[in-house]
Amino acid sequence: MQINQLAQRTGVSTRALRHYDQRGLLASQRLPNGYRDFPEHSVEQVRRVRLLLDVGLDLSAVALLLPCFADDGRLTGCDRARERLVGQIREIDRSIETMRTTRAMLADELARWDQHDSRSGGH
Amino acid sequence: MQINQLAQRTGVSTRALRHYDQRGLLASQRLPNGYRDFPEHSVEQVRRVRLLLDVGLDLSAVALLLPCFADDGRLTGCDRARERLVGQIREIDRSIETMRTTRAMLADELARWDQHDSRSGGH
DNA sequence: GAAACCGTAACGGAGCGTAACGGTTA
DNA sequence: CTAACCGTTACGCTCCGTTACGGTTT
Repeated sequence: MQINQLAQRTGVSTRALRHYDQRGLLASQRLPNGYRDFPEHSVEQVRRVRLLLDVGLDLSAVALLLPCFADDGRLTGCDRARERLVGQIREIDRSIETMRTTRAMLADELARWDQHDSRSGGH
Repeated sequence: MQINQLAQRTGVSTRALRHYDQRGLLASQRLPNGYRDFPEHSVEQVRRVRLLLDVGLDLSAVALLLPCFADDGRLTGCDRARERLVGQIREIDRSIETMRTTRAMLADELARWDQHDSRSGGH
């Protein structure tokens, strides 16, 4: 399929897709006219790329991990890749905690603001 | 105090402090030799800047909000600023939800990976 | 020929990290 | 003289958004 369709089916911009493709994350081929031609499983692939990016990895890390999800047999270095993912999960948990704390502090800040506001008569 | 001390007391890099200062968020003065001279309350100020940045605002937004925390009287536009902060809190809540979901999906991905691994004998 | 798609090249941007180069002060 | 600070450019980095320019397909 062409890039536009892949974009629609994944919800990812064509710009991003070209970016991923350029970094070698999408294994696309070219039609005689130079247009990119993506195989069906690119949809799944893109989903995975987004997922990995969303958990905080960067493209180079994603590139290292992707092959490990291949349907055909294992590849070297995937156990370390797994460790990496597990580590990322912990990272996320920490992030969530941090966000909670931050959120709480902001709420406090707002409360104090309101107090000051009422003491000084508000506006 | 000088920039290095402020950095130590806030845990923020001097580079970042200079950045904030340049954007007009820190109200520093200059010593005759050109060195930046920060007042005591800069410590608190920096804390607040970091807090606001951490909740997802960018520096320009922080710049608009900071004056509203001033100890001396109210300023114009602060009610809208407040709305903004409240909105940010909701944003954070959504972010946390998203992270949770993402985390869950990643965990699933890992589980499937493991299944595949054991079915194919692992390595 | 217009509309809709595709391609590459390249600048922009947010928030600093990281030199690189030089004056100041203890 | 040196070590420790401080200052000002200014480029690097990440992940694309956004032109800008041009060919292709319908």
